[in-house]
Amino acid sequence: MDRRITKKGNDDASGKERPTLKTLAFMTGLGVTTVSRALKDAPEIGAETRRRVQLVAKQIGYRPNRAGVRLRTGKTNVISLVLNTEHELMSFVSDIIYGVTEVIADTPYHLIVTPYSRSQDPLDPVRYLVETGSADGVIISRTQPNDPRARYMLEHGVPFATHGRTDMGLVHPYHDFDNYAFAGEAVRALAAKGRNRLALVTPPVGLTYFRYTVNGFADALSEVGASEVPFNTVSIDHTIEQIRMRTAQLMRRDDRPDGIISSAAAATLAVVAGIEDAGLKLGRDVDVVSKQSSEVLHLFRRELLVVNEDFRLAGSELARAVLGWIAGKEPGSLQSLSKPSEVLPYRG
Amino acid sequence: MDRRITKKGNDDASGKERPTLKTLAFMTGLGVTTVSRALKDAPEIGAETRRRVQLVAKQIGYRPNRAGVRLRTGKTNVISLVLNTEHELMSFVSDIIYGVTEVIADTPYHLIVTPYSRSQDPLDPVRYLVETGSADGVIISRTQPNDPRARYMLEHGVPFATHGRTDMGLVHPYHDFDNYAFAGEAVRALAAKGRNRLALVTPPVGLTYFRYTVNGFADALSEVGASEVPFNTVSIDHTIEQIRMRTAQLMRRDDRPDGIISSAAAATLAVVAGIEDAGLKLGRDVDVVSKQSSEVLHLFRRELLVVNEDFRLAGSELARAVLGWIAGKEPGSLQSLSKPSEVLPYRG
DNA sequence: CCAGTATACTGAAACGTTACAGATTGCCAA
DNA sequence: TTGGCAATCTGTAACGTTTCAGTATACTGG
Repeated sequence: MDRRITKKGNDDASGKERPTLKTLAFMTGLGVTTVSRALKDAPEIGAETRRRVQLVAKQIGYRPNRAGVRLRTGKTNVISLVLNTEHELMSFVSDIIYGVTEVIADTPYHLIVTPYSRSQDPLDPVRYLVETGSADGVIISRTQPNDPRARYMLEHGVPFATHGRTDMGLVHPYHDFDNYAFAGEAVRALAAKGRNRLALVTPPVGLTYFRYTVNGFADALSEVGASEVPFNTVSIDHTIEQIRMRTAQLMRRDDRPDGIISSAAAATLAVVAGIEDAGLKLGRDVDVVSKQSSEVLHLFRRELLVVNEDFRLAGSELARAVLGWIAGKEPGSLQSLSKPSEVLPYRG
Repeated sequence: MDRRITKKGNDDASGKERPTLKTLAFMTGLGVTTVSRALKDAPEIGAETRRRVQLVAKQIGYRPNRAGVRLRTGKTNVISLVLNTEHELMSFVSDIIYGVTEVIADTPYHLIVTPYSRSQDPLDPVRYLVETGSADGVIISRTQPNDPRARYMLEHGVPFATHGRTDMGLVHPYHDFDNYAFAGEAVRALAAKGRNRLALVTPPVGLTYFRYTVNGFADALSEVGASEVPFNTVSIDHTIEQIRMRTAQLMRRDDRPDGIISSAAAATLAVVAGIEDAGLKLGRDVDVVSKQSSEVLHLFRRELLVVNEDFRLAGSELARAVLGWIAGKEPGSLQSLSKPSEVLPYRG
């Protein structure tokens, strides 16, 4: 039994099977090969024939069968976005998907989402994609300095782009937000408000941008002559409750910070709750600078200072990078770094 | 250009080529047909042969080539999630994707995300999917009472599930949140706090759950003897700024509401900002009940009353529904409605 | 011992596409 | 005239899978 979804109620006049090259060949009186080549502007096809074929193809709405192409050429016309189901930020998932689809929209590419969970080796989904040849290009996030996934794909010649940089001496496309600059700007903004005992809610330990953030923080601290109040018990990967509780603990200590920098909006909500749990007031007892990817934090507490990170842009850049690599561009030329916005106070 | 690693027949088992049925046939000394049938437990294959083939297949990690299957059978092993790039909630996108992938994880299905934008007819992406046979099943959101997409897929015999119900007298799988109950509970909770002039921030006009919400609101109003303060100038589709501004306008009027019900967390942030812009205080001058899909609102303002809607569950249910339909179950048996949680106050 | 039949397996064809190796034509130089 | 060559076009095979229509063997009942 053939399970294909063809129209059952074929009342729509003119028997409308999906047109194939054969259909086109029959209609134009040409051979299948000629039609195939005409559609892709091959030089050995006469100019008039080419135009004629393309016209007819457009008229009847010919669309190449993906399975046929894929079987024959190995080209899948698929980009896969690999996501961690526990730890990715909601805003990240949503925005990056839209960023990618925006770029992909007028190409033949489809976006497939390949998830993996905490329990799994992050290399698993990548290995699956490569082994089964399921995608022409891959986008990964939560990039590590020494990232086995990047190494693996490089070894197997699969085009990919990483959200975040690596540090393995290997060159590949990436898009990254300049978290070194972010942390630095944040420190300077707090220093400008007279804050000089600063704590940092870090990105997940182990990811590359953890390092950039920490380094930017440290360098700017000594630049402005402020000191760090260590806060290593949490990162933005922790739950809201954990961050809240530990922030409260921190803020009840005598040597509490008077400035906090947070690497993600969700964590910031918890941080502020923790500050208030400890009976302190934002803007008076402590200032907080936070990254955010959508304009929510100023609605939350207008005393917050924010820096915007555009995940939609990240998605677009990553998509462009993978497509570029697939198209044969130099991987080294497909790297981009986006600068943080100013540190923004509330503007009524 | 042939992108494959080699093009020689792979009957020499030494190579690192991806194993195919031919490889398996060579290794077992059987015919390709027999191997194919053995792998799918066809009855006309001897028990021992079957076991042997399956063992070898497992050993060498055979995985059917998706393009081959798809070309031959038309089965894509793809579920497509159709999303609006402007109006979907961030939490919705993220959670529903994870819900779907959770269910799909141990099936051969892949999830592809098919976007469409404001400017496009929502039917476009669906038509594309159906015409090109790109998916075995489709999930759509932002469902309307009379939904052309549902009608179209029904006509074309394509399995799908909708997030939200329709009202066309046609039966199809869906998952919905009981917004009638939500609005009712919200009204009763506000009434219990002595609020009796209530406003509603509605879902987008035109979507089915707009009606359920409005009806639940209206019925409960007359049940508790409260009155409605019309607030038709915004819906949760409006921007944060618009909602904030119009809420402020509303709250500056003499006949302002003393209770507001909001259909989405993001809108609620704006509503609260608007309330405060008007110089009023949450919990004293006005109470707000809001739906949310993650625990953020109580961090935002502890005076808020919340009702939780689980989008991850929605994703799972929708995926289960489509897969069920594909597997031949009755569409009518694949409908589910999830009841709202209690109206929850802040619990320290 | 034979036809009949159940059991276990098999080759060939087809899905739609592209690459390869021709095939046909017309034209020009020798 | 002949051979060569450029310009166009074409048939066949192959990608990996499933289905159709078998084949070969062994076993059954009469």
